[in-house]
Amino acid sequence: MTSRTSAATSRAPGTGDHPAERAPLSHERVLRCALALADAQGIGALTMRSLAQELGVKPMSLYHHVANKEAILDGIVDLVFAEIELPSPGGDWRTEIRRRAGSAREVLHRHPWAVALMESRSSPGPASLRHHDTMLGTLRAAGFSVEMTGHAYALLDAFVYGHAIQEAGLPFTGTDDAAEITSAIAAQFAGGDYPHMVEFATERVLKPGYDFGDEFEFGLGVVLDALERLLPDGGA
Amino acid sequence: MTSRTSAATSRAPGTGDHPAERAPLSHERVLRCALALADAQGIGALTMRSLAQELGVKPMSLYHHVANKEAILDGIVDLVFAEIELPSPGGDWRTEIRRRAGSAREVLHRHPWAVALMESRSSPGPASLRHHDTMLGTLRAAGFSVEMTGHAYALLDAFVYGHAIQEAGLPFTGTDDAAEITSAIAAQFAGGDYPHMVEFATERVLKPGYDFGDEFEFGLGVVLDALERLLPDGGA
DNA sequence: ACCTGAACACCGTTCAAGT
DNA sequence: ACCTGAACACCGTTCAAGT
Repeated sequence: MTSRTSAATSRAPGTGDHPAERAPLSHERVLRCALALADAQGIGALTMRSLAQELGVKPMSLYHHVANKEAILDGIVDLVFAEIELPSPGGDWRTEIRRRAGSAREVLHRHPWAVALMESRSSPGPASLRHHDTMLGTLRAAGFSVEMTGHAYALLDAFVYGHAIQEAGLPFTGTDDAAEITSAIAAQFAGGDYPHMVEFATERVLKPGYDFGDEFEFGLGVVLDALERLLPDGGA
Repeated sequence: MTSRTSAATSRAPGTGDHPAERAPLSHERVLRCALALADAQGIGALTMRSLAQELGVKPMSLYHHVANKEAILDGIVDLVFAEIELPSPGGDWRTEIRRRAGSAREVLHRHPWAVALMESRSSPGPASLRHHDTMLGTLRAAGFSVEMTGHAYALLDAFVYGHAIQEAGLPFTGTDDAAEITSAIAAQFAGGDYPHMVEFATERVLKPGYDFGDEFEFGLGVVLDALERLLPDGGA
């Protein structure tokens, strides 16, 4: 798509700082850089000024390629949607829906700021629309009625988004520092007002092998089983 | 609790603008006003300066009652948690968990900015801790093992939060303007790239009686049925 | 066509001063 | 103890100017 990128880089004089790249701006380059910045520094660090600096340009130049910051936020949310694997309406619906759910979880884990942002976006981009249409198509092809497709999709994505928001809110990532943080919390509340939290911390979270991520597989299984029962031949 | 409020109001000289109240500041008064401002104008309109003005005070005065803006955000999230009805560990677990889930949904609907904020908060307040402890206690009292309690709570709240984030993202509230917006969208995409979205819009959303809120009862029923099967006597 | 300097109306927060 | 004026280092965005 952006075939001029590498050629244009050569005329950057190497201005010292880390914006080594100096390709000409474009809508896509602005959005790609905004996405990378949000991932690296957090969504709060994504400002028109920091983005411009990262691109080796002055803030006002951005406005020639995007309408405003809102458009940038809409754009990177759509880039996130584009990373989620689409289900294939031809395949086994359970396999396809499971694969897509797992992919959505991975993507939202890579971009933890995205799930909170989705709530406030009201103009979905092309990747979001394609995604929703393919999901609806896959469920319809699986044999769900229009009404049941609505139930199924709402339940599935409530679970996927809800799990993502819980994971994003955890004070730790991975199993290592989980133990450290959890035992600190448990010690703080020991013998106090929150006996069930202490029990859960010591007898579950601190036991070897605990991983909140496992709740995803568990919950997804529950949801898929329930969906299967909604099919016309669900009992069989 | 705040017995001085009405007495202190009388010595306000009525400074003309709508900050008619002029009670002395307090931690609670600052947080209550912040919550009201976020509800009325959106979380983006909640600034130290707008909050101060609403309280009839200068921005810097706020720092005598809260550490900084982060502490305000932590505080109002905890106020939101405090509004959610607690389950009673003594009652029928299904009734109690259902009532609490419905209350959570109502509360998050009243404060649609809250669900996105929860993700980024890492220091839970007393109401949040009380809430989590009571939920864990209710599930344990119902007969769930420690491990199953973790599964059950994770699934339940993934669904509750996920549904809330979907509702908050809808471009309409209520059934009235839903029809208008949906038919505009459907017309825009008619005969285009998104046939399943058009089908769902015309044959489901535009039919009389459609209400996305109904998906909550549907999904909650699915989740509660699944939890019942996790109990030791779940098959019976 | 694309970029930019200067400016505007905002932010959160600190610090030294007032009562 | 509680409040505040002035200031600092930031925001997003507009506008008129440069090439």
